[in-house]
Amino acid sequence: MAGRNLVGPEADALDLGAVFRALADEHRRSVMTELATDRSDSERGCNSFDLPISKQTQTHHFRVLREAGLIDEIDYGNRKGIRLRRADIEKRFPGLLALLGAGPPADTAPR
Amino acid sequence: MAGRNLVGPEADALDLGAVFRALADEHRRSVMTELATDRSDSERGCNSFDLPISKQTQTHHFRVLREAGLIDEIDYGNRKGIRLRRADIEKRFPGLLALLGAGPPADTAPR
DNA sequence: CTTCAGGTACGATTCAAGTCGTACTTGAAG
DNA sequence: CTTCAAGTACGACTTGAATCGTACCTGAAG
Repeated sequence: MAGRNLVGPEADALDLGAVFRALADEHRRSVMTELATDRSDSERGCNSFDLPISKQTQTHHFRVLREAGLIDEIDYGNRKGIRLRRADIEKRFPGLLALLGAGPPADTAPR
Repeated sequence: MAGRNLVGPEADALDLGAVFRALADEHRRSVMTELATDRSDSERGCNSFDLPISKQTQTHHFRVLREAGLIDEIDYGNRKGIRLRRADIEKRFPGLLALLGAGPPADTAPR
């Protein structure tokens, strides 16, 4: 009932390489962009992201994000909560989350 | 002698995914960290980075950085110049270059 | 001209990562 | 209890990326 928090690295131990590798994937980046844009930082269900991939693959992606130190995963047994580690990320890599809002390249670019 | 500038994407067309993929590699990130730390932004020879990999692989990495829009490559035929696209990067992804200076995790224990 | 070092092109190899199928676990609701 | 949905574990497959060997190109210096 309580929910056990699956462990990730400490705030000071966040590795820039692992973070960039985590954000290099399109699906993981879309999750992080959603989390970074929502300033309430409330806990979310991990099926609230509408990812076009199987649940096994979603499990994989959320684990990568957790092991990179970007999110917390709260295990309730038959469901799971996701929460952005905003404070830790901002402390170690200030401005990183703001980059996720930079969005896609300017469409129909006037060349 | 003039040196032909190999083309990369326009400043507004920089893609965050391509940038993160480029920075996910340790060797490419070390090059970018060196470039970002040197505020003179002078043109550098591409063998001035002391990378522990073959020259064919170096060619590959510099191309990835150029195609991601992070550097310019100036082709002199039998040598090549590298220059950081600081202004374009700062315009599209402000604060990104500063993150490269965040360095490794705090203590001396990588992972 | 020839030589030589820096760089590229192409292919082959190796390895990591994304993906999913099958089977199992967990907790809640009947 | 049984059923069911959510999630995980494990393995297999596939794709892409990093690496290097061989061969070729380029420009400068003899």
